[in-house]
Amino acid sequence: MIDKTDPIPLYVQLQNSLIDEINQNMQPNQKMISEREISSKYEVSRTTVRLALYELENAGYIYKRQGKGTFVAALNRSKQNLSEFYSFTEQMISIGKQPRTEVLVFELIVSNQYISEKLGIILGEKVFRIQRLRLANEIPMMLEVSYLPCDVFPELSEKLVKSKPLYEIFSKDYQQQVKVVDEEFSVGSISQKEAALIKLDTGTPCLHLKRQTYNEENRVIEFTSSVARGDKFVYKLRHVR
Amino acid sequence: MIDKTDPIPLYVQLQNSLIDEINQNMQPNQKMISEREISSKYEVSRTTVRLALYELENAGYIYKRQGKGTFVAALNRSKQNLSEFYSFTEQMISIGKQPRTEVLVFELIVSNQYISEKLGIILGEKVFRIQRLRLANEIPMMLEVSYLPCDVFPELSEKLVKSKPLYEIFSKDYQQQVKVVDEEFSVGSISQKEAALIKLDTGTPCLHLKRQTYNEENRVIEFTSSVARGDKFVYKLRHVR
DNA sequence: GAGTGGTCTAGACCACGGT
DNA sequence: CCGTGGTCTAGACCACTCC
Repeated sequence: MIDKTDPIPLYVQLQNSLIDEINQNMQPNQKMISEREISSKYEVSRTTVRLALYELENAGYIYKRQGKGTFVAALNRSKQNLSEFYSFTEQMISIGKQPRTEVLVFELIVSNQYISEKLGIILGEKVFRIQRLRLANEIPMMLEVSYLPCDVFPELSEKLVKSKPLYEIFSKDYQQQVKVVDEEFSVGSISQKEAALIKLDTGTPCLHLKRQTYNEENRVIEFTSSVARGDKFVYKLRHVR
Repeated sequence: MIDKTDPIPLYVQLQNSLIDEINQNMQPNQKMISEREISSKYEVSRTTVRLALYELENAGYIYKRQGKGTFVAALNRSKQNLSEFYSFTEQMISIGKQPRTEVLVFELIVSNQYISEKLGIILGEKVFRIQRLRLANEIPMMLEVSYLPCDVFPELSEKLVKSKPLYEIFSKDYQQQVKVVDEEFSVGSISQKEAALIKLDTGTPCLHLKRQTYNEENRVIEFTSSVARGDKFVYKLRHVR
């Protein structure tokens, strides 16, 4: 059940056990066994139990009531797998559409006033500019232009960008953990240049989205401006406190 | 500095001390004193120090690096006060506009198929229906219709709804803590009925927003559908992991 | 090797909810 | 009153970073 020689921390093993238990044998709002019972059942200290529960509570699996006990939360499990941050790829899959991304432009440019402000860098510093077209079932849905500070992503290549989602590159290739995302939604019309790429008429109402992504040191590691077609695109997101 | 006879938990007192220290004397990315030093300086156990730091880390004040130390995060302090969830009132104030809310309709109705699905209740259960017009500097910006399950909010009155923001009523009058919010953005055009209320022409592009708010037991306690004028409205939000 | 954060223990007392 | 979660202690060993 719990292996004390395993290099995986006990509280993580315990979390996994408890999540399995909840998913397989428990109902929403059902009372769980007490911290002291978990402690003796798994032969770990109550401190370790509490550490495990603390994170399960944050993740929305359980809630606690002082003097009463710990209870299974009732989150819709099918939605629970959706990440808290937005992912075009994940969302399209979740509504049964086949997502595809075309990298239209990958270039190294010198930042202008606007970009340097958005990225919090000095005017003139080099940035990667990546323009991508995102399609669902081969229908163009969204046009994105992303700017990434060059010094945070040395050796970034077009090949890498084409190989996997940006968020995966952040975490796996550059150890950049996303801590904060600021987003801005507005309604706008589409420019002529954009209209051609996304195959719509100029002036069609569309959804504008701007996003700044911060790492743990709170540097902006990405600024993206997107235009999505207003007639077919719904942006869904979930906040968890 | 820390008062062990104070009923406020030590780790909370410690958090407050550390936040003051950070705000007054420290710079972003500056290294803080080690956990063991905090422990001896404030005469509390290292476990207590770690509990205090754990929450400061979640709140975005600090970040840690194993083997290196704990560092002050660099979040833009002016933005840090913005709540993670959206508030029309707060956002309007933050951009220097005077917000006002008019409650147009307050009624108790029987839920239809759509509303009962959105609220996760049985068809026909009673719900409050609240229609509000939101203005900034007396210009109509957004029209909101909210549905609240009657049994979660007994004795809810029009007077109370007019007196303060809904989120405040949830937490202060009904002890409903918001745990999860699902939102959906899309572009749409405005209906004739809505157009009259928000003083726009029928068919003007606008931003549609639907929101479900969940409490700690993961019951839906609010479903709101909003229409915001597309030409003047920007929806900003921040996610914190 | 010294210092840091990460994990873990065994045990204590308190505050709250229900019997 | 008892059982629950909430707070707190003193101390141990590990893993990582840097000199």
